[in-house]
Amino acid sequence: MAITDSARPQPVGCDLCPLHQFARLRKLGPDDLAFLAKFKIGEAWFEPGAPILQEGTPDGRLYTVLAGWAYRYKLLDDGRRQVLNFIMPGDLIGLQAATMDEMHHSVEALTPMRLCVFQRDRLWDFYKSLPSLAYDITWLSSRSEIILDETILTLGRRTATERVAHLLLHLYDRAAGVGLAAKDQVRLPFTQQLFADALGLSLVHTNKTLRRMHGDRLIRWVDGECEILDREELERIGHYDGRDVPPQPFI
Amino acid sequence: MAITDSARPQPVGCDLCPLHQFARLRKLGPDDLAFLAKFKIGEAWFEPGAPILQEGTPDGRLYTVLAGWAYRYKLLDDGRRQVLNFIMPGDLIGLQAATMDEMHHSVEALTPMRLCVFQRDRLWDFYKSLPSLAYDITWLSSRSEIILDETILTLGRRTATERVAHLLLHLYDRAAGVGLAAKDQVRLPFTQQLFADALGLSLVHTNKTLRRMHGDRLIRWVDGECEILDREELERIGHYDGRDVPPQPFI
DNA sequence: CGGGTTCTTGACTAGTTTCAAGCAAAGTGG
DNA sequence: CCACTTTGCTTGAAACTAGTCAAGAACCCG
Repeated sequence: MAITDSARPQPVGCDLCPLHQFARLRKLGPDDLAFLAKFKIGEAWFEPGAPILQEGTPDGRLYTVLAGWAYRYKLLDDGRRQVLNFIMPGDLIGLQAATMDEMHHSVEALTPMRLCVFQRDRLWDFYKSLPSLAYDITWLSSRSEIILDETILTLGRRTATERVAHLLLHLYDRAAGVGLAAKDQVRLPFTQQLFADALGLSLVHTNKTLRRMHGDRLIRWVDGECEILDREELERIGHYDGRDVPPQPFI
Repeated sequence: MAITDSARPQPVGCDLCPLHQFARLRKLGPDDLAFLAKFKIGEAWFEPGAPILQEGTPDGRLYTVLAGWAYRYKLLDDGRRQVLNFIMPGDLIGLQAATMDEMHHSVEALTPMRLCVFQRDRLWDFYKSLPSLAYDITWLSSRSEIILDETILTLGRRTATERVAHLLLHLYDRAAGVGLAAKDQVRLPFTQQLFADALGLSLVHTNKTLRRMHGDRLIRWVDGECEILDREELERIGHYDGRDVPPQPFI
């Protein structure tokens, strides 16, 4: 599943971690970095469409995303798919398998991905030696809970238009937080089908909703490039509260 | 909001914690207990309907539920409500406010509740002194993530009947895990309105679905007492997988 | 006994899904 | 380099699920 070796950047020491450039991410002290460097066992690359983790397997690798987008999802046995959330640089993947016995969801790459690989069975050492980073993991879990809660509210109580408005702003803000959005514009590396599966709507209805919002000059989504035309109105429609996604520490 | 002092059981030492009786909960060692006892600053009681935590406040108390049910929810500004999940004995309340600056959801009691109160600002000490319990907190977060993920799948992709079947089995199994369910029977301490708000459905449609399932001899829900009449069929309808909720450690 | 919940049911409406079909763009293979 | 296929986007129409409105029954509480 990993891509060919050609053209890969070399793995870097944690002191040169590419995540450091993002202001929204918390800074690490030298002690943390030194320990982390020992905890890191390498890097992994995945191509778009590659399964990174799969539901039902005990596969317990633990990653931090250095670059690229992925999505976390679950399937019903008749094939219905629900996207749980989107994964961007700085996010942790696989903590569940590291603590529980097996994965309860799957993860698939949306773009070429570069991941930092940690040694899962040393997670426990990690907690003993570096309580500050253990605390950061708790922090990341809380942040992710906030996002999941918001998604539950969306799927349970927001209408189609509200869902689209909310999710687009959410994605834009998160992408902007890790330098992946230009002014009022994000590249969304997925199809409308996947977007529909994240909104809990059918593809057809999602498309019609997007077209209508396009007609209303709220957004412009062409060729995977999405532009926020009227942010204020979108926030109103989607009951969006920017407070939702605080900046994050990372591991 | 706390109830009167009369008829309250006395606060107990952690070695006598009532949660110990539940086999599904992990056992704690003597070191853990000794530290916890110092971390615990008392107990709190709430009556049904009492707000335990409120969205938007920095109120950062940290509780473990010793007895009683509650629910976690969010509101849209026009009043639409979505229940995020149900809270039962052994669950942690308020971790989010302990790590983030403010709450992003609210919690309200459904039954009389008895809570163990921890000193929030010592959470960090906690991580330093007792990595094994810090690890347990991570474990609890993962478990709760599994439940939230399943809820997202439910709200996004399950039909009304599937939702009811799934949620009832989920509640039954969790309640049974902490000794709150008799054979095929649970007391559900809430109205159909709240149940509807957990399912992401309207009250009327929820009621009609329940009546139909009653007619089909799948369940019997009378006066807040719910009986599982045909578990096998409910599992099939709700695409329910008991694997979803593993036993838990507690703090 | 009145007033307030909660549950229940019927009739109607609206939002969303399903079905179907066309089109454009990108990839495939001879 | 050009059919041919595949994938993703778009649109209209029909079917259906779930929501809204309304009203009555049962129950509890003061």
